[in-house]
Amino acid sequence: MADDPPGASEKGEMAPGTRVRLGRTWGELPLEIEGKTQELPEPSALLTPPMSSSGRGPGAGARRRRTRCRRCRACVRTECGDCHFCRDMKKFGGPGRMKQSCLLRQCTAPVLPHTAVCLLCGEAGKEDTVEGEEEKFALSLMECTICNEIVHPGCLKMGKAEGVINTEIPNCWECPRCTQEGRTSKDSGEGPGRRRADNGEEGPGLGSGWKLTEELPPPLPRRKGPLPPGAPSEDGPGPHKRKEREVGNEPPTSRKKIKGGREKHLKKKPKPPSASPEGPAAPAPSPQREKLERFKRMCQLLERVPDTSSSSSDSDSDSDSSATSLSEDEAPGEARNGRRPPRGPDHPLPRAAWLRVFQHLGPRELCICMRVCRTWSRWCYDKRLWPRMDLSRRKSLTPPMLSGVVRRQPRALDLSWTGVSKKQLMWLLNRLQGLQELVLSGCSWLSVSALGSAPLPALRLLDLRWIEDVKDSQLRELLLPPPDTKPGQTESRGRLQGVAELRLAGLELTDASLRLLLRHAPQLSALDLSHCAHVGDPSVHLLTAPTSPLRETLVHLNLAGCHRLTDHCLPLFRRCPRLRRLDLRSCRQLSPEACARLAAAGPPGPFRCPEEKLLLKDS
DNA sequence: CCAAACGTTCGT
DNA sequence: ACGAACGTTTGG
Repeated sequence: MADDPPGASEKGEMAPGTRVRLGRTWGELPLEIEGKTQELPEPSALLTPPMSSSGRGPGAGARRRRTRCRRCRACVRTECGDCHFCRDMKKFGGPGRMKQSCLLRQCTAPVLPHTAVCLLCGEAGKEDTVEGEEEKFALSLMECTICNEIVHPGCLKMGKAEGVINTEIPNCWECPRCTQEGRTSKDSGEGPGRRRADNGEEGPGLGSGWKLTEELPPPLPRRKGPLPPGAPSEDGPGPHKRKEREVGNEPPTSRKKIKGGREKHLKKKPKPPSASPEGPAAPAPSPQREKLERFKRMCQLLERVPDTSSSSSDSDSDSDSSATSLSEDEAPGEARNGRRPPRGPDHPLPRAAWLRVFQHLGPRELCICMRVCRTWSRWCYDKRLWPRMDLSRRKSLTPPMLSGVVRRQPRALDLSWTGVSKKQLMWLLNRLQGLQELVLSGCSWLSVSALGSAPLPALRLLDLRWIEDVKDSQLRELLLPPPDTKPGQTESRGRLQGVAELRLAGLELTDASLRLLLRHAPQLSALDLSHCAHVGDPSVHLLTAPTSPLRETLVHLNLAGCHRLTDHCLPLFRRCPRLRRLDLRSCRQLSPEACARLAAAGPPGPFRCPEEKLLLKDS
């Protein structure tokens, strides 16, 4: 029974009685430690935090939780009511199991709880009792991201040693001791911080001095925090540790205990040594937390985009917000994290007005706009803003990208030279019924074959250039009507029946394919057969024959690089009354003279402006 | 005392 | 590796 009933029932009140109850005042720890069991806990043990549940305790200082600064913009705002965590909240109709803060309300400068006190003197922060930055710093409480100890820098006796201040989080640093010992958030664990190392070797040359900014929450800290750099001081003297849990007759809270995963916690911090002796040291957050943090941070960054000038002035890493382009992995905007427009549903300008503005923007800019607020995000999905989308050359297409495309319903989609899979293409085409132009050049036939069973009602242009292994039989697959068509209507209509432009350059097609084209793609006005090695004079005969529907419809014909063409085929092009552009470049067997004659054909012939329309020579 | 939410563990 | 779940902590 323990595990299911979501939260509701038991509160956290099992704690009393049993285990350590250092609860809130870290200062008095020693005294409160569950007396009965412990006599005189070794110093380091005293520091062990109360939280039994999570085995937090690195020997020396267990990590303390931080609390909201209550002042940053995130803290001040209201819950979005729409994010993952908000939706879980009871107030928003959720089950209330996750108990997490609204993603948009993630404090950017989490502070130490008011109950925090100096490990050495037992007093709270007293920076406000003095003037001067150095004095304030000396009397402020600083929490080490490595050993987790909280002390007044002034209480430390370490000579000139300096700690490395983390400027991103209030009251956070890598204390002098850890710094001198060369510990990193990673290796910290061992040895309870107790051992005061007398420094021995190389002192890291910490380049950064500290700069105190106590009174104001740092501009834009991210929370990363003092976290858990692990410091499992399990070893030696650490008396109990994980044990604590078991010792006190732990109310078998929930399932977890049973499993007895006791050693697990010990190894939780796989963090690369960020021991760089300078810079705002990077605290080592627990891996999982780190993920969440990163995500939350991203949310905040995005949220800040709109008013960069006003608030947080820092030079933070906002830059990434602009690095995205349309095809960015993730469809920007609400899809991921619901964000409510800062100004609510009523924007100063109506949607229509904004759309006119948005229409002047390119994909990249639009993506940035979409991150401004939820409303803009929604508006920017308007398909009028995305007449064409270009995902070409993307090695891999991710689900977010695909759904991003579908949401925008482009008329033209370029997937050339991408690794799009058949499944993905199917998925897309089934959802892009309004698609008019599809570019798949350079993709694999394996994927492109999806066209064989996709509905392409509005398709007007299809680009299949340079797809390997496409021969007559493959093209046939695309051109012929689906075998299982209903007896009734459209029986004979192929999928490309209405296509006006077909690009088949570089394919190994023979006249057999051309015959299929005449029959199943009779409305072509533009046909690209360039570099199709098998296309020769007979092919031109087919295309221009009296029975060919294309003879009347072709306006653009590209036969560049079709080496088999000879001068004999040239006169045939005059049969096409609408032909306005013919590309015969790189057709080695064609003689300049014959081409010139065709070009000079004059008014009766197809080419009114030979110089521009008839491309004969490479140049 | 309680709502909020932090940080860890569990299940997938 | 993630996301869900949850005991515990916090401030009011």
